[in-house]
Amino acid sequence: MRSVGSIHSVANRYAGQLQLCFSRSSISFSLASSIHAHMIASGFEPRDHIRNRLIDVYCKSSKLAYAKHLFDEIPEPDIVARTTIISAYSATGNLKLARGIFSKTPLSMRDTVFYNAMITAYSHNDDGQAAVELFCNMRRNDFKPDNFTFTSVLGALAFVADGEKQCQQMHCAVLKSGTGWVTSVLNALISVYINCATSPSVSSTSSLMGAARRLFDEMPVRDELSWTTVITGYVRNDDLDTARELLDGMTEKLGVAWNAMISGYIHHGLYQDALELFRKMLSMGIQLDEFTYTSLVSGCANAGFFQLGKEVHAHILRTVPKPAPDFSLPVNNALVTLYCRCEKVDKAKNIFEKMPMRDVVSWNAVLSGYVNAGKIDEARSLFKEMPERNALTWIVMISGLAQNGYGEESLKLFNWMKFNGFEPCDYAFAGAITSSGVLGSLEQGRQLHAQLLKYGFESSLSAENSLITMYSRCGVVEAAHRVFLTMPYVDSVSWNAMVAALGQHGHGHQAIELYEEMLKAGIVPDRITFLNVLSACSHAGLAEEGGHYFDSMYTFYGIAPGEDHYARFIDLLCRAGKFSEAKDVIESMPFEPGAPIWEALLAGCRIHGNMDLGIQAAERLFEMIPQHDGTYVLLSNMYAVMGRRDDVAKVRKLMRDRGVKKEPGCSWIDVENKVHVFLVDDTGHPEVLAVYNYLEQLGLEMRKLGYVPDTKFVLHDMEAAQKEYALSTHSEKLAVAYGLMKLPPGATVRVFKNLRICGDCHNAFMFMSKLVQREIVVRDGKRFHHFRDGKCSCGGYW
DNA sequence: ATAGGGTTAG
Repeated sequence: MRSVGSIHSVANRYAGQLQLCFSRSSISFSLASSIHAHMIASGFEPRDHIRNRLIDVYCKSSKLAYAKHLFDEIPEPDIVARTTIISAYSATGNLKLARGIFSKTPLSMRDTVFYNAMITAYSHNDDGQAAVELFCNMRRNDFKPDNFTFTSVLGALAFVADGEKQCQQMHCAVLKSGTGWVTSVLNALISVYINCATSPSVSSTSSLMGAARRLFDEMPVRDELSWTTVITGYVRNDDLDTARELLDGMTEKLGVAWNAMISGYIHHGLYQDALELFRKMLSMGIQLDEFTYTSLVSGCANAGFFQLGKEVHAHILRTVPKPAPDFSLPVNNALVTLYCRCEKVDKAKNIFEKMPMRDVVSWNAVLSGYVNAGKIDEARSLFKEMPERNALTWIVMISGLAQNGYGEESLKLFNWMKFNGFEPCDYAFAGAITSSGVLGSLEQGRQLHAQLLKYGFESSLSAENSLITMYSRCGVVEAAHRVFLTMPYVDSVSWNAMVAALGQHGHGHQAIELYEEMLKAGIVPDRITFLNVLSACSHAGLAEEGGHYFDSMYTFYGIAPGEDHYARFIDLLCRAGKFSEAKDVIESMPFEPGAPIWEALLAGCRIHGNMDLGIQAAERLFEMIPQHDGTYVLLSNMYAVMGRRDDVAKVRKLMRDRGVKKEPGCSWIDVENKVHVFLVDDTGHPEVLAVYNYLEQLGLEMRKLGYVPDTKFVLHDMEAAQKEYALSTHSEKLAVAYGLMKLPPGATVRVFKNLRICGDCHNAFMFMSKLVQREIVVRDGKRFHHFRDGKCSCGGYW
């Protein structure tokens, strides 16, 4: 039998040991549980104080089940135990359990701290109204609110609908309670005023900010938090100048406030200011931490300062010798993004694999890196591997597949996402809508549009912008225009999409007009704008205007034309038949011409029958992209037309050597007003297949050149086709035969995508020759077929 | 026993 004194000393020893669990920066669960085990083994029955301590350790090391078990065993828990368990339940999101304990606690037992814990529980679980009600209830029951009460309940006001009124009422309550001079209460009050001011539904932003500022200026004592609150408040309110003034007047070396300022600059695209501040931080000896690095690296990634980003990386590696795993997580995530952006996905993957800890953000960063690099196979397998997915994962994958041309797979994934219980957000819709456009499926697009409205996303920029492009791709430029005109907000992406839509449908002049209107609206054109403007000029045959806009790119807007801009400019010149100018431009380019340049040149040559230059371009293409099957076929066909049999043989041999498969399909060349069509495959049902492929090929060619196939006309047989032909306008007749002749300005582009041929391919080509009113020469195997004016004559052998 | 600030993926 132990004496009372010895039990006390044992209890004190346990209390001391439990204190050790808190002594390090982290809570030691293992130490606590071994102390607990020792108590049980030695038959020690812990009294309230020791047990509460143990519950606290278990809560803080997020072992909720242990804490709950221990608590439930107490016959009559004291108020301290109840308070502890309530905050544990609150921290783990178990609001119901917390409320259960609270309501079972008699009024006579409660104290202010107990109420505070429950108010915090409501506040942390986004139930601001309940927090405020409990606060009122507490005062009705004559409990005196203290500074903790006010900081908690003020924090909860962020979730209250009518925050503005409530925060003025709470301000009065603070003044009455006599806590109006306490720094922490004032901080919370300032924070609430700023929160209210920043909320979009509030009209009196400046007066609320004024109230916050007055409180700050009149504070008896300002701590770190006061500075941070007020500086971040101005940053969040987009008043960077005032924030900076305060920062410059701050005597404390407070990294948090500097970090907030840097991230503010970065979010507003003021990268130079962010850098200047970073340098000042270094020179003033302010401690840089993971937040600084994360903001900086991500800023460099967004601004395209890749070299600088890498220098920051080197700086981190030098100065942070052994970062804790969770310290480096956000920094590493930002680094992964940086390397993805500068097209070093492999390097990014490398960092990702070496990371001591990863989260969804890390996985999503690599995933989007792969998607943006067009590495869809890698993206697919990464997506399968992912241990956790969130809404963004689906968005990245859905829109990534859409942008890389995998329309069907993207739509499947969109449905699969919904099936997995993820509510589609506007970005997911944007991806799915893009897919419908890629597939040219107007029906699908319309359905998604209707669903989008049902979900209430009609003012979402990303979704509405995707609708413009979708309708345009499906050939209904009018619908695209309607979307553009009815959008509540537009941005440069909307303008760009609409300019592109008009341009792609041959409304070149209107596209240019819209571009001019965009400039008047104060939107600064970007590199995408110029791609669209150049295409529009090209399709409308506006060679001179195109030249003017091309020049203005650098001289007025300081945007150096990239290879894609040059390619479109070359395309523009070649379509206008200005081959010598095109050659001059190619020679004056600041870089070596790549495949896109030769492709543009070749396309122009095919239209104008400029065989010499065309073959030169095809030869260069052939050297550059030998993996591209179409180039072999095209080049050998061009040699064939020119009668260069030796060269044909050479290319054929190369094809055999490299094992190039002859895919079903065909190519065409326009020489001296005769269109030469080459059918590559004659297996299966040769004729029907060949013609069907021909139409498919036409669709592909069209896309390549920036035109958009339309599925508006679905013809099921020749009779219907003939009827449709008879009813078509002149420009439509010409457009049907796109690719077989130069597209006249203003023509609408249409392809009979689902044309089914009843009969043989001869009928189809006869039909086409009538449409284009030119001779079509078809080489099928070794035989030539000449189609002219709806009649056919079979030619000699190859 | 209870409260309050800055960072990352599209």
